[in-house]
Amino acid sequence: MLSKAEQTTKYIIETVAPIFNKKGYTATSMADITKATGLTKGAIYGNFENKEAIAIAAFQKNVNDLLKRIALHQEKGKGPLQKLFLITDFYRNYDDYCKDLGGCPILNIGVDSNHQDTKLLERVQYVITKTQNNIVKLVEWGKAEGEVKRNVDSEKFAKLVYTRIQGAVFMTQTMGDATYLIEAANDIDSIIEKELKQ
Amino acid sequence: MLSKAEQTTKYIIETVAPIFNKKGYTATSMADITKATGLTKGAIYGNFENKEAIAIAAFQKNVNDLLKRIALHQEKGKGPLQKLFLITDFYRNYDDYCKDLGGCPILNIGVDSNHQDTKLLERVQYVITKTQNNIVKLVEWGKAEGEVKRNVDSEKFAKLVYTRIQGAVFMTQTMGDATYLIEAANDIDSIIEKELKQ
DNA sequence: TTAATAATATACCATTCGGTATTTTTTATT
DNA sequence: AATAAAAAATACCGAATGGTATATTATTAA
Repeated sequence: MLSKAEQTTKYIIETVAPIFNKKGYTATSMADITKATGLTKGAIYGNFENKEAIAIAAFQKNVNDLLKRIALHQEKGKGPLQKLFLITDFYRNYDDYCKDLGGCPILNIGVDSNHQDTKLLERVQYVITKTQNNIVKLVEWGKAEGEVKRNVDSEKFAKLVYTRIQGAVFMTQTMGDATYLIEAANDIDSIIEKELKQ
Repeated sequence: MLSKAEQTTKYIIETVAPIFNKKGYTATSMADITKATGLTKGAIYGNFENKEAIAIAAFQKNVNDLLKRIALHQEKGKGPLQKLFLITDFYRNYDDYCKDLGGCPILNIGVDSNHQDTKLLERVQYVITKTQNNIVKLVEWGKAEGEVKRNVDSEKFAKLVYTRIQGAVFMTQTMGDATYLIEAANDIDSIIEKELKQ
C-alpha cells in the first residue's frame, strides 16, 4: 500500500508530466505545477527536492509508460521478425498515443534539454541507446533462428529504424499530419521484407 | 546604406539568433539579450515591438541563411539529379553548419514552438512545405528531362527525403554522433540511384 | 552651427520566478 | 482519545521576469 506521501508524489508526477512534455523545462513554472495539481508549494517541495527533480521524474514516467506499451504490443507476436513488425506497427498509431502526452517525450525533451539540462539529456540518450539495442537483439535473434540473413548489419539497421521513426515523429508532430508516421512504418516494413528476411 | 537603427537591428538579430535557437523562446530572457548585445533594453525595445518579434526575426535569419547555403550548394551541379545529390551532400556536413547556430533551427524551433507560439510554428511549417516543394520540383524536372522514371511519386519521395534527413538531424544532435547524418545521406543517395534514376 | 529628430540609456513598474522557514492540518500509533 | 509523526498550507524571501515612460545622447538635415 502506498503511503500518503507516495500517493501525492505519484499524483504530482502524473499531473505534471504532460505539462513538462509540452512546454519544456524552463517554460514550465512552479505556478503551472501548483495550479494543475491544486496543491501548494509546500506540498510540492515536501515531495521533491527542486523543479529539476520533478522534470526528471515526469520524463521518466512518460518514458516508462511508453516502453511498457511497446513491450506489451510486442507480446502479440512470437518470433523476432513478428516482433520487429510489431514495433513499426506500434508507431503507426504513435500520434494518437502522444496526443495525451502533448507530443513524443524523446523528441520533445531531447530537443529541449540540449544546451539546457545535462541530466535530462543524458536520460534521453540512455533511452535511445536502450531502444536501439532492443532492435539489435531482435535482429540477432532473427539470425539465430534463421529468419534473418546472416550478413545484415544489425547495428546499422537499428539506427536506420530509429532515425526513420523519430524523423516521422517530428514531421507528424510539427506538420499535424499522421501520414508521415504511417509511411515510415510501411517503409521500414518493406525494408525488413527485402533486406532482412531470409 | 543602412541607417543607424537598421544596423543595430541587424546586429541584434545576428547576436541573438543562436541564443534563441539554443534555448528556445521562453528560456531566452531579455537579460540574455541585453547581455549578449551589450545594449540596453531601451535600444532593444526601440528596434523591436516585443520579445516575440525578436524571436521571429532570429528564426527567419537562421532559416534564410540556411536556404541560401543550400541553394548555393546546389549551383555546383547542373541537372535535376545532380542537384538532388547535392542536397543530400549538403546535409553530410550539416552538423558542422549547425554547430555555430546551436542546432538545426527547423528542429529546435519546430519542437519549441509547438504548444507554445503559433506564429513561430506556422513559420516552421511554411519552411518545411517550401523545402519539400523544391524537392518535388527537382523530381518533376528530372522526369521532363528524362533523367527520372515517370512513375515516381515525387510528393512521396520529397516527404521521405525530408523526414529521413530531419530524423538524422535529431539523432545527430541529441546523440552527438554525426554518422546518423552521413548514413542518411548515403541512404537517400542509393534510393535515388535505385528508384529514381531512369 | 543649429535645430529637429532619431536612437539609446536609465530608472522604474507590477508581476512572476524558484525556493524556504514556519505553522497548521492530517495521518498513524498507542 | 491522546499523542507523536508526517504531510500540506501559509506567508514570505530576494532575484529575475517582460515591458515602459522618460531622460539623455547621437545623428541628420537645413
